[in-house]
Amino acid sequence: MSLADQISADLLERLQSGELRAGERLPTEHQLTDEYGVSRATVRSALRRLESLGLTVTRHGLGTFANAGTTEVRADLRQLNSLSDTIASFGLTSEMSYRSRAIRAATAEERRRLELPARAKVLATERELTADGTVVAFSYDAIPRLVFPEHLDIHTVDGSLFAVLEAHKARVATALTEVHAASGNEVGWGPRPAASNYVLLSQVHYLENARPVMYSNTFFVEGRFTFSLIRTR
Amino acid sequence: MSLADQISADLLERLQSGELRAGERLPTEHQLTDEYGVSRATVRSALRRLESLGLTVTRHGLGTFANAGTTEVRADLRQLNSLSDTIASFGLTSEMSYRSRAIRAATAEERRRLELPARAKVLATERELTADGTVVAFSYDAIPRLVFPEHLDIHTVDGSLFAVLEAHKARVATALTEVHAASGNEVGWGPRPAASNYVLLSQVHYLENARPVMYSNTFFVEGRFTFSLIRTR
DNA sequence: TAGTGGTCTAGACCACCGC
DNA sequence: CGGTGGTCTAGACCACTAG
Repeated sequence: MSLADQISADLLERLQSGELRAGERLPTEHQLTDEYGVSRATVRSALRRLESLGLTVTRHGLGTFANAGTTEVRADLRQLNSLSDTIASFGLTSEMSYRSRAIRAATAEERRRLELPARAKVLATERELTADGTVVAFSYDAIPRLVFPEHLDIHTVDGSLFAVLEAHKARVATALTEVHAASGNEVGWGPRPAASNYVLLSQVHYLENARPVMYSNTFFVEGRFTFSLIRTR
Repeated sequence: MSLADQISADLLERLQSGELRAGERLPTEHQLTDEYGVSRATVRSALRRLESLGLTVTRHGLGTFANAGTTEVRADLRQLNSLSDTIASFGLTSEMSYRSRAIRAATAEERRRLELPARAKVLATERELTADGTVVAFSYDAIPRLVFPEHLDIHTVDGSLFAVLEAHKARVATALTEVHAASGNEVGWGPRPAASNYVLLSQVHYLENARPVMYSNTFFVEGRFTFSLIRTR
């Protein structure tokens, strides 16, 4: 963990604990430089991270100010992380459980998104993410069968799919993501959350060489996550 | 325009002109340092910008590589546009109709988001966007009263609010956007679309000096729009 | 091992803001 | 005016990757 990461994590905690309240000015960059004993470049790197999360606003000549709503789980939409990392980065204890793992023929949609030929096969998984005992997301994922060696024990597929892919020398670099809204009981399985609205991220993940490697539909329970991003003209 | 901006713009041109093709490695940071006669920090700042646009991928120990297929994105969520422009970019001929315009006391939420004092007033509007005779979006917007001159005929407020703001020398530069999912009949008014799922973009718009100038909650009818973006690790 | 990017320092000067 | 963030420099050392 870099110095800048440690400092932004510490500031995040100070924001979430209420030590720094919404609208209040944070210490100046010079003060933070002294306080943490690092260079100003490092302080600025930490502050940039907070701002990209929408937790602070920095104004030239004035200072950096705490934004409201810093107690929710916020995820920078531009930043691509595994599901586990997204949740872990906010200090939540989460569990991921697989409902199914199967090797089957790719659907037409999967072939289109993953640029696969007819009759191609995929490893398809259904997963559920829980935090504090309640469901926070359902995810349906498909990975081309040929990413894996001939003999694959699908029961070794567990935990983060990003990690599984990396174990097979396939590192996810980018994703093309579509944002949708969904609701109803067709989403997920088992005991559903009372509020049945979902933010659906439909994503095609690519390797560094721009080859598609995973197609995911992840349904995030509305209210448990706040996806944010900064848009510019 | 900062040095880093000039360099990233120049590299962008080299990427788009085909001088640097998809998959190819860009010059090393050290080479770019010499080439442009700037420090490595400045070069890295320029490269970070390209990467955040999804145009390049930088790999530790290897180099920076041009990405492929980055021109196909339909509607980049990172790009902030007025509601009218957003809809126009989808090739829809749209109509915007105001359901209401009012000057009223700001709600607690509006005061918080817009950093307004108690008893501050806002210009509040409710708008409906239709295309081909069906509703495609509902929008609730609030602008601080003091953005406008003393005597404002609210009936002159029409069309794009971005344009209205610019007519009063307030140019929207950025927005902090939260992505949510919503559904049900509390959203909107009049004849609702049959499918009642919405992608809610909850946005605080800022001027170039980082002052908040408009708080919007826009409900996009699911299925009529596809918001997409490129995410990178 | 050589070369790459990742991080960090300790300054410097500029641009913006409120008083 | 004094204080703030915005930008930039010229180094340094570390971590990663390929051969």
